[in-house]
Amino acid sequence: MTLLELARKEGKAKVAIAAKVDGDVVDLARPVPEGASVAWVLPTDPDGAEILRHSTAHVMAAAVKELFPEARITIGPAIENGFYYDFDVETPFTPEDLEKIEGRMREIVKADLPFVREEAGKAQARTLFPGEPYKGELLDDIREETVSLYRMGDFLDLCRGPHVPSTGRIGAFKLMNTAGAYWRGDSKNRMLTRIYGAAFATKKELEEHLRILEEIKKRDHRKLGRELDLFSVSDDIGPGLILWHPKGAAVRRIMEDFWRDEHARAGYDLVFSPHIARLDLWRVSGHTDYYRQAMFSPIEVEGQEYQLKPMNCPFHIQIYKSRMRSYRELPIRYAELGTVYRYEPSGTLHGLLRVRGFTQDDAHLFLRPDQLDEEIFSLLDFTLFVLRSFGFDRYDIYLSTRPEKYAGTLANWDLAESALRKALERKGLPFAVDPGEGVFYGPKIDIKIKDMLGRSWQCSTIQVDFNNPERFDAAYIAEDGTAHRAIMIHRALMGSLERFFGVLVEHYAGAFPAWLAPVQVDVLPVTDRQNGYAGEVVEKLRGAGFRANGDFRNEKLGYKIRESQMNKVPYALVTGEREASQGVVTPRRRGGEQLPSLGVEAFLDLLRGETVNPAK
RNA sequence: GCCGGCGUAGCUCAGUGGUAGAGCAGCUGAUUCGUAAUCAGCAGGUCGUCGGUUCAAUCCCGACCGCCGGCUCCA
Repeated sequence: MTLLELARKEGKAKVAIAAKVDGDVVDLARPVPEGASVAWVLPTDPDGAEILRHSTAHVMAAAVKELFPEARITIGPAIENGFYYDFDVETPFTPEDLEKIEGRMREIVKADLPFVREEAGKAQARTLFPGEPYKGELLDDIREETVSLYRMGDFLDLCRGPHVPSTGRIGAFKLMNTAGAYWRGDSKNRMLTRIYGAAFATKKELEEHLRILEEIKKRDHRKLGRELDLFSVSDDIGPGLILWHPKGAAVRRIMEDFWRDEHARAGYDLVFSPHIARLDLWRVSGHTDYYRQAMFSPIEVEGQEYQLKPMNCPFHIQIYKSRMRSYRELPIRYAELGTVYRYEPSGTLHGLLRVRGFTQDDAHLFLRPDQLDEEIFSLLDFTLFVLRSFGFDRYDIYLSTRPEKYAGTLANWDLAESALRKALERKGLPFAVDPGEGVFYGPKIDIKIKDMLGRSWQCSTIQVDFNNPERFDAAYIAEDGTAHRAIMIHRALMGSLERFFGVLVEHYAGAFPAWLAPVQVDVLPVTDRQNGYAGEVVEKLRGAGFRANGDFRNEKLGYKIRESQMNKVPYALVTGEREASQGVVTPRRRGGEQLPSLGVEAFLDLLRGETVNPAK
């Protein structure tokens, strides 16, 4: 008996698209093994969605092969919200091609063609894909002697499966866009043409997904950055170089002030360092060996080469080394909002999230070995406090291990990795290991924040460095009177102010909480007869330390309200005839909520209550 | 950097082988008005840059610059 027959018997044949047999997800055409436990996989299950999406990818590949027989097929996996399939074609697909492909796909779905699983020996399988070199390459990498194939109409693909029983079972889908993608994700390989598609069990889910994509566009920090006049990137200045407009700068200043205050409180010493240094400094640090491709070209000055800094660490080390250090002084914590410049490939630049000049909220800690575990532990605490302050309480934590190109000894790398791991475990934070993602000088803990597109952005980073102290000979005099090498930790909590701000804009959709909002209150006189009173209110608010503006233009109240709302100002204070005569204001919250009239002092109390750091 | 798409007024976008429009924003004037747009008028663009084809290019072709979507790479 096959699973499909069993499904029919149980009345599940109409809903099940696959089955889980003893934990393995398989096609319904498979036989029911003796005594096995069987669970039905529905399109709405996570496993089911993946099968649906992958099967849709096959349908697309079949449609492409029919319409473009010269296209070479490669791979087509299910991804979040859909699928993609990569093709090798001479000329990439146009949007019109996508329409044609999608049309053909719908016909295939309507025809309800069965997916038939076949097995073949590897040698035999090779003969089944004439003119498909990529399938041959995939076969080379398969260890098993027998491979599975799926036939759907005339289309045969090498595939592990499972698939839906027939194309009629595929849900709602839509081809989204094309993109270039390297074969096997390696930039040394040929560039293929990828088609992305969205696929869901129901039309409703697909429509919801498309709606979310629209919402994401609305929250895009590049769009909001222009609309709210926060920042810009100018062609005349250069790509990846940010101009902070007054309103963006106001938010940045608040972020910086908060950062400085909290660092001073947490035992950091604030320092400043220059933007360039002799190229030799970067030779000693190892940057010229390991980081050159990310550095701007050196600048020649009086026959000497100088380098625009890609990192702040060597400067802080020089401060540390400016005199002898005793073990009693440690830990020493130098913090700086240090602006660095990195030559990022042009194709990777992205608004504020990937730029060429950015300010790190950097710090370097110099420690004795016995202080390492405790320092990392308390640093994790401090990091989470800062993130929470800005409204981020969900993040992905990664332990990034040794990359291919690295400096230092294996023993030190292992020591550092285990120190980071121990701190995470002691703190009880769930984390994933990101193999090979460490920086060249040491392993790191990365805390990534997700933006509205679901992309994960590395913001906070805590990196152990055994390399630089060695290269620069950063030492301290220990209790025994001899010099010992210090351990260094690099860390940035917001990461870069640019990126963090960009994520922040999307996180709040530009509607910053009152403590961060560039303008906290708009004071709106109803007619110019109340301009004098409104002006007094503005002065009182400013006098109390709040960021308030008066809108004295000759416009109707509705006009001013609308503008204030569109600027996402937390409060609009209506100051008309009634308010002026009673010495009160009538607040309206950004969302439209109207508050009862109250005196200015009472409103100030309300504001004060809403502008304290929520994480404290 | 690689693949593809795109580049018209400050913004969002029409448009054509015969040197360009709309809405919003801006400016001027009128309106003195209670919770998301008052009305009228005016002004604004070497159609990204450079080169080529053509009697003629914003439109066709090429190069470059930039942006967008991905890939690779990263805070």
